[in-house]
Amino acid sequence: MKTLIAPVCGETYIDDKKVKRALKKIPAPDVLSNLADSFKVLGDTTRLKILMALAEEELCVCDLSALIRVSVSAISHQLRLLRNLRFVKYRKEGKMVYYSLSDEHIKTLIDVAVTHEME
Amino acid sequence: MKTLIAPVCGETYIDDKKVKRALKKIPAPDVLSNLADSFKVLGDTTRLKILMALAEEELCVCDLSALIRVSVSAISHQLRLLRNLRFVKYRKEGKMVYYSLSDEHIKTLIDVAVTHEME
DNA sequence: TTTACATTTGAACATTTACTCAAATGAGCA
DNA sequence: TGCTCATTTGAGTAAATGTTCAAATGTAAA
Repeated sequence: MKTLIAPVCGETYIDDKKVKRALKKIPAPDVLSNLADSFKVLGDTTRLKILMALAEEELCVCDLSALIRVSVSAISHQLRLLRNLRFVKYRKEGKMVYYSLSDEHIKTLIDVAVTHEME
Repeated sequence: MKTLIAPVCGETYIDDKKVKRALKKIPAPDVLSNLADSFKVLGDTTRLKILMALAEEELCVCDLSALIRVSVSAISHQLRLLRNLRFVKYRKEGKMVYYSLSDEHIKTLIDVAVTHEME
């Protein structure tokens, strides 16, 4: 069965089943948008370094700054992003703020991507 | 054992073991860069839609354009990116070019992220 | 209180990015 | 050959992004 939807490849009709099958795989806009934001956060080497360092153990902002060799300010800006998306959690101890991964899924995500890279 | 590396949190010394543990988790610059590029590619809703549609079945450029409701040119630009990073492969048939996922890892990556989103 | 220091924040800036538009390929067909 | 159509490509543009700098918090100690 064919339904008019949009001009596709010279035909004016799209195969209804084909479209529905493909469309069914695409989630609602807000879900999709959150998903993209999660990947976006992982798509920067500074943030990847932060997450990978935190995968080992909790670290404070200036530890991360020294480790990754990026200014404290830059690290802090990135940590805010990571906090907002719940990739990291933090713990205050006097003047210091210790960050750690909030979720094991993050390690898994990175591991899968590393595997994809290696193959 | 402590070694001078950089001024950290008022101290002029970093705990050698702590630094080494964390640094060991961070891969070489080129590996890290490729990893970030892979995530970057997933960090855009248009590309996510393309990949999710292709997860169902192979589609041509204008199928994708009609499905996702983005211009053929925009889709083609994104497909080039996805091709370069080997996220999709293609097959020519006359004037048409049919795209499909090149790798099962991509589905896995998206699935893990969806799970992370849902929780 | 004052001082010192770890962290956060906002503005400015340069770079990157995703789209549009127009033109160029490239394959099938008259 | 010439024409049509699917796709690709390059230039241009507006928006998003990552960093730096300077100033603001907030906490501990003198």
